[in-house]
Amino acid sequence: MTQVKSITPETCHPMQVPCADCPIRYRAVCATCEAGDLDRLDATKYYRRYQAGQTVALAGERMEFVASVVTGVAGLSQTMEDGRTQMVGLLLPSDFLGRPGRAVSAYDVTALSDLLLCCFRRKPFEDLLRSNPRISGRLLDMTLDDLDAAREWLLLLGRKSAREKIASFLVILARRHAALMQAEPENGIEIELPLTREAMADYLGLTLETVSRQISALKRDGVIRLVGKRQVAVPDFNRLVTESGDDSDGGLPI
Amino acid sequence: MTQVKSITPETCHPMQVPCADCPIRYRAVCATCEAGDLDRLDATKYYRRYQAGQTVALAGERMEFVASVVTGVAGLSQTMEDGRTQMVGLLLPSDFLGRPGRAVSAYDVTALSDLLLCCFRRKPFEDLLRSNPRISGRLLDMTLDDLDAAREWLLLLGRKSAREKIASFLVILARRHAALMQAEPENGIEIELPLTREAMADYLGLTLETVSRQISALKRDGVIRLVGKRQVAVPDFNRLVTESGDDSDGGLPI
DNA sequence: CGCACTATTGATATTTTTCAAAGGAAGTGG
DNA sequence: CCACTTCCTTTGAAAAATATCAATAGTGCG
Repeated sequence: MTQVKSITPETCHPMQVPCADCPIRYRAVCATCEAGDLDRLDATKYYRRYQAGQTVALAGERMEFVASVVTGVAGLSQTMEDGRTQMVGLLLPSDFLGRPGRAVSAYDVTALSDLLLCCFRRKPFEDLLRSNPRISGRLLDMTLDDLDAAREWLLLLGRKSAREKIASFLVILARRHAALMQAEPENGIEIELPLTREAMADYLGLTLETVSRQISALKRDGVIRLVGKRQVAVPDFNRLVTESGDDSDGGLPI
Repeated sequence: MTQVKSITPETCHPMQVPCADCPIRYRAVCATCEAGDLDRLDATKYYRRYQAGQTVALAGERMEFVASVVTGVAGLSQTMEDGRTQMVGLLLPSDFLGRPGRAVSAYDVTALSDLLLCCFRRKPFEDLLRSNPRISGRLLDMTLDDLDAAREWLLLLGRKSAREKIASFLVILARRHAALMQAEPENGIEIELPLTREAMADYLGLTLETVSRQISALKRDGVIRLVGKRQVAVPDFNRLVTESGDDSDGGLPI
């Protein structure tokens, strides 16, 4: 804890990047915008940066903005009275944070890694949503995708074994990373784990010990190799998919 | 039901009910419509009826319509290659079925009880969505609600005990029923279970034996009484909420 | 009445959690 | 530079929860 940690996210505004040069331009809520729309967004957007571990919002508190994740990873989580927690959303670059029309956050939002958000104050964004069908349509589509992803997660939490859960998680990370790179997940791919074992456990509905044990088991069986604690090499991606228990074809064509 | 069983859903068009008299008028995707919108919907809608157990759609198959559930209960479920299944959505009256912009169903859709759908062919409905911000806005709001509900379910599947799962399920059914009646869940309420133990197990990520045992345990402990196999009386609703592990205040004000 | 389906209950097996200890890696201050 | 602290991770042993296998009991219907 030197000086950096005492800087609040509010005071930390990185330089504006023009939307046209944005790394998430073709995946985020602004993906279907045309030049005029982008000008309007450019005028109202601002950046916020969080360090790994920082709280972005607390359940029950007002959140004055909605945002796109530009870089880094954020987690949405719910906590029960006795302290059990479940992560209910993992926001990767291009994902949308916040609910238009409801300023009070339903979840705790945490920066799982260093995080850069492209923010919009609620009011202007909601006005824009009302007036611009390209943006509202895109947001509907993204929300429907989020719902499908949540439903896939229901299957994981309800029916998969601990080993399958770990494998599924790695597959998802690899697929998301590939999608952002506009590529296919390859053999020999290296997957970064932007989460501690504990955060993985919260996401997978397991304990951190079980996560650790199952990662060790996948390593023993040659499904993965560890490159440090936070990076995983996958020699045979199809093998990993098989271990995840999912259809090898990955479901619907998108 | 004598002759009815041989009639396929397609051939079975109940008489049209004017939207203005519809029991789900103020909760469904059409909730925010004005008179002119309703005329347009009235002109294109048609009803379909399914019997308990019938398949509405299969994962991977085209679905030519989207729909609102008018009466009855439908389930969305996913099945793994080895047969494990997880229900990922429970559609109660006023819920929306189908994804605009994607004709291929991602899930198996089953009528869990006798079911009445108010259907719209895809093309006209998608045109309407594009041209009518009241409908598209309402659909976005409903989808965000679905996403919140799915996330609450993630907590249930990931972190709750079998007993808490059963209690939570009963609470949800009671709340949904009360919402449709525009009332609060009361003490002494009777909750209809429109599902077999097996369907409940599929929804809760349990086996049917565990469901049966936990229902018996809740009965033994006086939390519920069984009225027949498919109806449950709740003498003390707060007690049930406590057993569900949720905050007693039920989260956000809506 | 008896069949088919659904639900309950019991005994055992399996999986995952819990409790406990210890091993690394990174940063801090002497 | 090194000892020290802290955080994260791994591993082991025992306990708990739930699944599985198996038998029995209601329920509704032809």
